[in-house]
Amino acid sequence: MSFPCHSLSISTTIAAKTIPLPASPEPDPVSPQFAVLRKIESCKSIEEIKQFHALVIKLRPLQTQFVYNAIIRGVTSFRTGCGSSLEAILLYREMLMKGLVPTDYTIPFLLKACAQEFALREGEEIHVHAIKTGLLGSNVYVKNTLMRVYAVCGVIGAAQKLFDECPQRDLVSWTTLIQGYVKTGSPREAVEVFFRMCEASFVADEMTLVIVLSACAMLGDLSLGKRIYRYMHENGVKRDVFVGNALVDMFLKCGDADLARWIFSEMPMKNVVSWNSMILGLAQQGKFKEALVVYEEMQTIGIRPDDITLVGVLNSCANLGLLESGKWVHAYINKHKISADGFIGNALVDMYSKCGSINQALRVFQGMKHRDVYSYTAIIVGLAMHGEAALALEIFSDMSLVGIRPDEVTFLGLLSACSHAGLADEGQRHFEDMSRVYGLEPQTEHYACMVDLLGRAGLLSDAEEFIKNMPIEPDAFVWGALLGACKVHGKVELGELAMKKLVEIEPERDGAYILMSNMYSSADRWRDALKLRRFMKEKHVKKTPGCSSIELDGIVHEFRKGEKSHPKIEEISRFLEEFTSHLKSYGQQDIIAFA
DNA sequence: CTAGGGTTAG
Repeated sequence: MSFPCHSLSISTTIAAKTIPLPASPEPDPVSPQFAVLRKIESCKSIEEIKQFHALVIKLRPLQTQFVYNAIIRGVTSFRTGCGSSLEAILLYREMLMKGLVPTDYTIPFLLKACAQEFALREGEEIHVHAIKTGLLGSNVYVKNTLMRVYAVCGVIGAAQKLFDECPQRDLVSWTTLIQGYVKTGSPREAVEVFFRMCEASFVADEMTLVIVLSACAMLGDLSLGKRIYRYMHENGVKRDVFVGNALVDMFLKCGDADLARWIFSEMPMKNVVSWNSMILGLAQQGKFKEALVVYEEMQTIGIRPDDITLVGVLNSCANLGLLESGKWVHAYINKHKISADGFIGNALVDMYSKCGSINQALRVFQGMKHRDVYSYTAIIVGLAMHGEAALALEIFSDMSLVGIRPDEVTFLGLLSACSHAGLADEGQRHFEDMSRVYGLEPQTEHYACMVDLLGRAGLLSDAEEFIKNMPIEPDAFVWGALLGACKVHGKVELGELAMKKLVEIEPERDGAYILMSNMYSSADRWRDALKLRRFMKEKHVKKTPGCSSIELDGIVHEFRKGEKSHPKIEEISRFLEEFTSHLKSYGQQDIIAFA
């Protein structure tokens, strides 16, 4: 969005000198001005407002502060989208040109529009006017709306300063500051401000609590969340639908799905956000099946899902591999003329690629009009999963052509694409570019991916050296990648080192032991393999059975390691054996590429 | 006639 007019031209209007506010007479209830005021207030569209504006320009007696306030209010309340700050400011400028002075009502209207559109520069200019007219010091509405502009624009220091200098703070001032910290990604500070508010003997209302609860959700701090929940009971805060939704969201994000579900079920009023909070929250907790059950319930009751609901449903389908259900959602989207773009488009791309339909994923991606970093990342990760490294790399280079900056996750996809395709040099180059060109700090996942890449290419000593030179502490993923590479290339000694490190980090997991004992077996070191298995038994290392699932004609088939409950398990096992021996005949390298 | 509220992906 761009503003053709950025400046209020302060110097040419009123800012050059401090303006004493003239006492303006209240409009006479029988004057034409009064009648026009009522009419402007009853306008139902921006077009009607504009007609009155035209009238005001023509008729001098209508050019008063009150009339301009009403017009500005109308413009800012009808134009919820873009452009309201510009339009409001143009009206404000016109008002100043006519020699009129803003009132304590004018400034909040203007600032609200600025806050809605994150128009920081315009807000700053109005800030100057608020000082010059003396309104900032005398009116708490002016101060609170100004604080809000700074808060939503991320200038939390300015908001805090205004707050500190404010002699007559009210609950809205506190709430605005708390929200400022939440919006700038500092939930910890937000909660601290809330407790200071309590010390200052203010009692939170529903609006404050919704924000505080969202801070708890961001922190994922369950005991804090429960503490706030108790505070609500102690202070008799009403539980309206907003508070209920915030509670559901908070408890889910803090990992207490049961409490969230209970609150959800007890809510006397629910709206689509309530359902979305449940569905998305459950999905976020990895409870995808539960999320879909809630969605089914929502459908049964007849609540119409919105695009956010569908994102949650698609995400659940993606993670359960439910291609048929995912396709159903896609059909629903088409049927209801929901655009397969933005959030929805990205979720569709992810669903199709996670469900194995990379061609469909590509089709959705190519059909999107607005692609962002999430869209590109989703398709690159998908292509990487499907071994389509060349296309992943091509789409990555498209990204910079259209000016979208990759982020950490994009690189994860890119590096894994290189890794799976055995493109060691190309992967290393991208890894270096990550910090050098894009200023992104590689995380342990990226290092793990590089170890995997080097390991698959057989460059095990390079991988070992790479780990030694890591600027951050290698974690289980890094050692796991090394161990996996050792397994593939039969490097028993290095594998033992990786296993030792893995066991140090997560002694309760069995994966490292299993991999290592398989390695011993492959190297005909049966005694070592046995020793390891015995050790596991002694230490009571819990075994997590591997599980995979696939959907076929709408039925989910689950396979757990060591379990033979599937009706066609023998047929499937026989096929897999044949398939594996077939693969082996292609030679070692091909098997590695497949692994 | 003016200010503060929840859910959004890889």
